[in-house]
Amino acid sequence: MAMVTIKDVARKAGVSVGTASQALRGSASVRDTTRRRVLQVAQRLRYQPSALARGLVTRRTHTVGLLISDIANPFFIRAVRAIEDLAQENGYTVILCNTDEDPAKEAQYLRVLMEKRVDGIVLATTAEALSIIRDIRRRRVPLVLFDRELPGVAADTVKVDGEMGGRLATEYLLSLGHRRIAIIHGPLVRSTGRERLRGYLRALEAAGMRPVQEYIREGNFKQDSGRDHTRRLLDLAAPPTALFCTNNLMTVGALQALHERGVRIPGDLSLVGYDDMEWWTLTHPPLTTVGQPVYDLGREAMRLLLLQMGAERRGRPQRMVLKPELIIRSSCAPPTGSFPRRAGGRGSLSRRERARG
Amino acid sequence: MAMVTIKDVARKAGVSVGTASQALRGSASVRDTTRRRVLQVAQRLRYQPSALARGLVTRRTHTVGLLISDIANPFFIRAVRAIEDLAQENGYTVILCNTDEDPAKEAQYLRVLMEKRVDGIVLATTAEALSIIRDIRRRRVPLVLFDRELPGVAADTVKVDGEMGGRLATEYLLSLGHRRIAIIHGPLVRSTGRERLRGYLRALEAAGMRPVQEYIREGNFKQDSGRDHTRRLLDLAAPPTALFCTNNLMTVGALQALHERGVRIPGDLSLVGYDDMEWWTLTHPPLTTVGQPVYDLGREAMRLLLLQMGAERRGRPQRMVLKPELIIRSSCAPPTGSFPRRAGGRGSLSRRERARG
DNA sequence: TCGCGGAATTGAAACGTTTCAATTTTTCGC
DNA sequence: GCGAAAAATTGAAACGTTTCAATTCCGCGA
Repeated sequence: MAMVTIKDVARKAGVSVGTASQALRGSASVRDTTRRRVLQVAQRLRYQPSALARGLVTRRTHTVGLLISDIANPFFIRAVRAIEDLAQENGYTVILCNTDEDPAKEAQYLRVLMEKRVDGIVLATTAEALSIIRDIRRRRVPLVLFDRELPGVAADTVKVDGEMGGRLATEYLLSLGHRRIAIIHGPLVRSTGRERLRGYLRALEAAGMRPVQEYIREGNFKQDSGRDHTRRLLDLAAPPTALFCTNNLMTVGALQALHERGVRIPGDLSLVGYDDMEWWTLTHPPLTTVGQPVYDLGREAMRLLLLQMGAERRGRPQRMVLKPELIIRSSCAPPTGSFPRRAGGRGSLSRRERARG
Repeated sequence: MAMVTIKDVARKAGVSVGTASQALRGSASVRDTTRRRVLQVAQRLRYQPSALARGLVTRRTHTVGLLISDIANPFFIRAVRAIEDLAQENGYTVILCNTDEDPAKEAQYLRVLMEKRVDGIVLATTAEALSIIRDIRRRRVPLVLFDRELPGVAADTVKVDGEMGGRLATEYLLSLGHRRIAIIHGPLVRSTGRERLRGYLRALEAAGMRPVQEYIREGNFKQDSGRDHTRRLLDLAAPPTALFCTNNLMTVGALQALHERGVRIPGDLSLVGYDDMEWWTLTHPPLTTVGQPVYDLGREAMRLLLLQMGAERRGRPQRMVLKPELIIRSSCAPPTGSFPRRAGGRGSLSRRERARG
């Protein structure tokens, strides 16, 4: 109940508080017999040092803050896992914060983390809580921007090349012969939203095609928007023959809408998703996606943070851009030209079905 | 850089430290004009109170620890999300710890959390770190056992009825006419592993059947074991006509093995999984599973913890058991009696395929 | 036995708050 | 304008560590 303090340990061991402290933390300037005595007493009393008191004087808490938009998004999970792994290996503990893409929550959490005097922060920012972030920089609290860039703020950044991801997917669809390619992209305020769209546009341009306004839809990176936009795309007079969804949740939404309308993949429509998840080999059909090295993303972010936290003086901010890759499974095929009238027939079967037929 | 402290604020506001403190925390016994002055100075100096110093004197950190085996397991995620949500609503912050089912890691983390003086702990225990858990109880640190029971430790517990889950799945398969029903269950050291198996056995018993040893396999709740055991089950001279996998990861593994062997679901073999995930409507075929109220599970755990943290004296430990439900999709059908020789034909098509035919 | 030098130990300041008894200031009724 | 009561403010202790200058201890050579 009443916590046992180092004072109790010192008294019972017949030694001053100073010595007890040294003994407990293994300083060389304490006699061996003394150290043993102290350690033994500490153990007997089940002494648990107070990290609060220690942090107060050492100015280190061995705690880092991690702010992401939503831990329930499978994309972030592996990154969180990587960050936690690396933190643990280095004696750090992680405070987890879901911002839900809400700038107010983000600012609020950042404030709390500052008050708790965390040693560093990994942040997937909404890009709309600038003032407090500037404050963090001013106070020289180690900070790594994760997954998303923040123009105007000089800080270590780890991200995946979104433009390349957009290009990869679009070029692939073009190479299959598609000309009516729709995209559901993310919010333009996020660098991820902007970049993937840019990649799509660049690829079209390189192919000498001009973008069609009604094939370009801004989603919000959540499942519903994937479903809604897909429905609307299908309702078009000239629906697309291929669809590119730029994050995992919107891809799930799109799949739902396609299933619900009985659209055959890739027979009627080719689909490229984003973010690889192992269960996407189990969907019907197995999905072709742009895969991001998520675990590495988290790992690198934490590595950079550890570097910052360890360094006396800070160097110039690093910027690290990882490469996505196209993972080809069976959700894409050349356009048949017969959609939206149902053509049926062999051409509309996925690889798996064909193997069985 | 040099942190601005309450002393600085007090000085600049021309007031004592005591008054500054009261003003900042909105005590009623400080004059309005004074309060405003202090607040204004604090804002101008960007004063950030130290949660460390405060925690030291108030003996409250507004931080809770959350220990689970693996955040990358989709089962836990929604629960984590619920816990974080509720924590945030109540002004608490969450420290996340992955134990990887490793008792040593669990003990280590619990020790760190105690040192950080967290106000409470939510724990999905490996059930093998007893001594430190006893210690936590002795120190009266609020604790809620989550998902798994711990015999011999009196603490609030929130879990799902595993036996009922086991029964539900097995009875359903029996009702379809299956007699050769295999189960891949979890480690018997975990209450979850034990209970689901018990449900399976009870259901068989109630149907007047005796368990067949080679249909009962102990997995480790990870994907690989699901795959390996499924392969071995398929290699049996008399393979089962139905398979019950008792967690999500092992179910994914089983699906992989079944796909790889070209086994048709539910034509050749009926499959019941565990834990509902929305993307299981997108698998081929959509999966019948035992769904657990995961979000509620987390929510209730955190609710109980908040109660404990708020209460002056503790009552007797609560035990809360939530109910699972069987979610019927299209991965089960009556046995055809023709497996392992491939029969093919209409009977082997899933609902979706049939709708298209 | 003395004195010396290094090793070990001590004691107190510092970290940044809150809390509360004691003190000072203000208000109010007369 | 006085005195008492109420309101506001002050100042210091307390929280539990680490750190470091100052002090004490110890063994050893002379």
